[in-house]
Amino acid sequence: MPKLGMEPIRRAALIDATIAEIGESGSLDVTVSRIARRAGMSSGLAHHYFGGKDQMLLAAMRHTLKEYAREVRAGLVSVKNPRERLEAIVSAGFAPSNFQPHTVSAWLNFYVMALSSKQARRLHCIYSRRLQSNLRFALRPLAGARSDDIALRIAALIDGVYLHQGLRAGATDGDAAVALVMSQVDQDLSCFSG
Amino acid sequence: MPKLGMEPIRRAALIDATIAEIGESGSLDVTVSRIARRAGMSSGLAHHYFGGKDQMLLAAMRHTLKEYAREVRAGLVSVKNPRERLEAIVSAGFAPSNFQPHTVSAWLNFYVMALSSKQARRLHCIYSRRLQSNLRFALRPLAGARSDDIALRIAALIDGVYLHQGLRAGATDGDAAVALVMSQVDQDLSCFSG
DNA sequence: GTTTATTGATTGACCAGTCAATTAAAAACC
DNA sequence: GGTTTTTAATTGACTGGTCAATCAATAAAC
Repeated sequence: MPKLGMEPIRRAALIDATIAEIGESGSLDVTVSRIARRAGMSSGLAHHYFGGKDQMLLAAMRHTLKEYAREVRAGLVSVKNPRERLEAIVSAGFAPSNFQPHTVSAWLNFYVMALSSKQARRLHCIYSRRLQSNLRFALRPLAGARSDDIALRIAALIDGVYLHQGLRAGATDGDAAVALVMSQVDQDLSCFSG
Repeated sequence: MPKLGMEPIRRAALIDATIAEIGESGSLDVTVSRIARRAGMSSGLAHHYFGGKDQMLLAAMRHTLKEYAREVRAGLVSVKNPRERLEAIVSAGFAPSNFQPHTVSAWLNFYVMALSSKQARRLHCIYSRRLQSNLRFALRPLAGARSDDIALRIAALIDGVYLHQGLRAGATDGDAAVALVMSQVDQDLSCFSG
């Protein structure tokens, strides 16, 4: 059976299965066997490609962050002004690909993993700094010196809304989340400089 | 050795030890044995009083929420106006007793536990709704019909700031957190009704 | 003598990681 | 072109460790 070049396919399948499994169970207490079975292979193969469970979890986290970054970039290509730039940044986090209930669940678990794993913390820092920096850059032309403060608040608000949506019962509502954050952004901008 | 009336003492010691252990390890993967040893007793006794690990975790979560509620009430007794009422609500979450790094770490883990445990979800809902309702009530005289929207945003902001502080390296800074949220509150109030 | 407190050994389940064995594609060699 | 060797893919049984939960035994207080 061994077709060559399976590695990337298997890895991708395992990463997807990891996120799905975490999302479904709502915790990091997922077994390698279950992940492997969901991905259509044996547990041995999962170990073969990733070396261990921790590596799999980190790879899955890295994947969600990469997916998010991709979404941000995609949203930014067509922006025509700073306000659109802000909206693109905010929307990316609540875009369907990052905002399915099980993705949100996995994301929140990855967040908390940063408390106990050095490497997860590093990944989270990268995400956090990038969001901050994106916001600051977009705000600069609109809010000048106040950009740093506003960026800090908006970043916290984004994570807070994400958390709320992830924990409330029922489906997530990306549009409502974006609207909530953007209304705050608009107020921040109109209040002192409008 | 059996002095009578040990139950409440043991339970309290176990709850403290649970929070400490979760805070220190940064995850819910703590063993009953370690918790019991930290609390100065055998693992058997821990099971005897709580029936099982899940009950211990839930009791610890309940305890942090009760502690938080206590802090809110304590802050509210001396308020003289709505704005002070708001500040009391916001400050409670970032008061020392709720904002030691290991308490924050435990709190965040309890948050995520709500994704996988029905009972944890119930507890989180209670907290969430109470915060929301406290904020609305305090905002009503200041923001009228906009109170609901503002309360929603401020609640999300509080959780977001809490998350950020918990995940960033180094010590937590309660004063900075309160200042950040209150600056937002003041802006919300001054912007449209000032 | 009944109830409460307490221990630590034990059990039973679970699971991450290892390993030897199998299959087949590809490459090397003649 | 056919034979041999290497290499990638794959499995599932096995191991060693961990841990939650149980239990029988003990010790004091009432």
